[in-house]
Amino acid sequence: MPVAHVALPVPLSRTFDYLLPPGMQVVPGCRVSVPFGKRDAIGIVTAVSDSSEFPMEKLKPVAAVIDATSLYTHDLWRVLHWAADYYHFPLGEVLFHALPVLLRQGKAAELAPLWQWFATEQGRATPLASLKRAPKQQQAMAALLQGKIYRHQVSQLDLNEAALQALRAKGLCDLQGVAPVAQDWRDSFAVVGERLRLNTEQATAVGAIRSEDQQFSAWLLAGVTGSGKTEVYLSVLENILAQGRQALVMVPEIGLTPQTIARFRERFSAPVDVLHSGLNDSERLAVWLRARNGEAGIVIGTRSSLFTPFARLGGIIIDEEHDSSYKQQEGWRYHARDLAVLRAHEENIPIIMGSATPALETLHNVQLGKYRQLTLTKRAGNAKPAVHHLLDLKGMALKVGLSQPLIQRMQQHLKADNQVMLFLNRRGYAPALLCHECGWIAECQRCDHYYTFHQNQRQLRCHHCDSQRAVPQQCPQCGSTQLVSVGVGTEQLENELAPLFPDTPITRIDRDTTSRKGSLEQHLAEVHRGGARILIGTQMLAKGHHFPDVTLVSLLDVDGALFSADFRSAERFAQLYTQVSGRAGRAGKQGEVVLQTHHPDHPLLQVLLQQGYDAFSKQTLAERKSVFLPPFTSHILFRSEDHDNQQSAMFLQQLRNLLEASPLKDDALWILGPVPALQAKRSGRFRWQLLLQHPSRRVLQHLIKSSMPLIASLPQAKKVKWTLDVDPIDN
DNA sequence: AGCACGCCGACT
DNA sequence: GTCGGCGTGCTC
Repeated sequence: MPVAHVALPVPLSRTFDYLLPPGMQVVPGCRVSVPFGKRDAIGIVTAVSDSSEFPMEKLKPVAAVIDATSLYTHDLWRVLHWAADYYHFPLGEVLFHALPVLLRQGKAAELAPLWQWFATEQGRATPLASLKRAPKQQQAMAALLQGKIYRHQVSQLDLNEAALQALRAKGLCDLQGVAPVAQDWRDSFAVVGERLRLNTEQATAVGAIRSEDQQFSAWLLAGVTGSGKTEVYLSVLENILAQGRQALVMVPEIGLTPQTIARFRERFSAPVDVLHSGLNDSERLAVWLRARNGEAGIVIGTRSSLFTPFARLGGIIIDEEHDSSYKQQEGWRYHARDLAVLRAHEENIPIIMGSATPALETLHNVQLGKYRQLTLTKRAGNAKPAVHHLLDLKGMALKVGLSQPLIQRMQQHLKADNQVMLFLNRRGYAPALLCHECGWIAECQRCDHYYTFHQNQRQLRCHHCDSQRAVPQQCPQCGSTQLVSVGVGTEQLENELAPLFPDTPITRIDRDTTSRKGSLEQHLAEVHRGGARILIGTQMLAKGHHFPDVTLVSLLDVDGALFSADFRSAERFAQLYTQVSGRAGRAGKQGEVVLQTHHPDHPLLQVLLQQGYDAFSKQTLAERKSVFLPPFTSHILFRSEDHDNQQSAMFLQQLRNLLEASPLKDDALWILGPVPALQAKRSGRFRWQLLLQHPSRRVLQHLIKSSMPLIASLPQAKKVKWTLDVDPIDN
């Protein structure tokens, strides 16, 4: 009897085998219902064969087949298998992750019927005049006599559901379900919106991409803010759509605004579907199905839109490719940009990654010749670049981390009825300890790395060699007792800023204040309306948004970025700086950017300010190379948490011993830890981590893959909650 | 992950 | 005397 190999949504990396009863047909990629333990589960068939590693007599039969065909397009199927392997994440969970919730639950992969109101026989026979005492019903009935009305169009026609329900109660009309008819947009495709005239750079970029649009090609579209990347996207999209092919456009979480969507919708007659957080499960399924049927021309969405199946995918665009929201930070920790490149490769189509501040990984891929760079340098219109000021904080009186000159500037800008934006890059950085008088930074003598200041333990810790020391009382350089950790959090800043600026509305935009559905949109609308005068934000506020009334931007914690134990924080800071200084005061008003630092002469800061992001990134890449950091080496990070602060360190130590004893381990493997996580304790759990670094991604992957069964069987492995992060972003 | 079994504390 | 706490083990 044939055997179906089935992947189930459980954290187990193996598949489970089931007998296929006679007459039952399955194909790889279809869903089946199977008995699993004491319950029934939905699984994905990964293969069919006539044998099993498991004793045949113990196999249970497949209970039911849900799909006649695969739910995955060929390219997605390959990408997901590759990803399960690369991220060392169970295949079943990966395959389920890529499906809309309703399909995970076993619902049919077909569009729900559309509901339509129609006039009954009785309704047709009844004179309209008999309804004159109910004008709303009369109006609705009149409309129904003209023709059937889809339920979702009721409000657009200025009718209401209540009136129709009343008519239904009288037997004058009723509802019927109709199967939706697939629309083919291809024959009537047209550019309906106005094309903007491309400048030479834009035209060159479009020409290059178009010349290779029938095969895989990866492009970095590096364009300063306001250089018209979107117009290049639109032009490339036009070409793809005109060939009858579809396109996927990915944007960062914060980039999915009505204005962005409108820009794509207005240009083309082809349908543009949007996957945003406001959709319910059936709407998500509808977009998924429409894309798969070829009915959608363009699908726009955030990270997870990567998994949308397309009938005829012709190209992928990733806007703001450096954005960290493309990295999933829990569960299956994939990077949507990296997987998108792989998908484009599998589909043999072009992919365009756009950014004003490309990720160093991406620039490295350009240097390696894997991606090709197209550059836009010309800013449209009369936008004046913002002027920047470096404020030396040494010895200056500070209030909540704000210096007096900054406070005065803020008052000036607020008085002129403009908005002020304050940035803190709090997320994912390890604070250093610094002397406020002379700028001395606590450094580990052994490794030439900055100590990380652990507030609650009152100690300094080197995240490189894990040496620890007590916090010194005095600065060893100047003797001052004013030793401070760099950085306050956004929340603290918001609270303590209020008394300094009474009667000035303050809005804070960060992960915490925008975690609720739709609250980000609300906050942004508030800012645009001018309700908020001072905006406090993290990196996420900088992206893709222009607030024309913001004329003063300050980056408060430059030192926190420059002297963080997290090697990526300088890159993030440079991106933030470049993005905000490209935007401050765009509507003809002079913008000002103020940077507060104890180290105005820091070489990276000087390069960035004098020569720009391009020079900064080249220099930083060279540095990364010399100290063997990504993208020149590969990282895998193990995290572990427990309740008693014993098990996790023990587990990671066992893990380390295991890896060091592996025959696959070589001298180039470098292991750091176990060390406490940056946030060593969160919601009562103690968190530790172990970082692996190797110059060869292949070797590291091979080592981990071969060690996984041993790792899972370590005695402590069941006592802690552990995860693995391939290519971690915050370590 | 679920869902069982299994062996020890405060309750109708 | 039981209800229920979560440790441990298994799922084709």
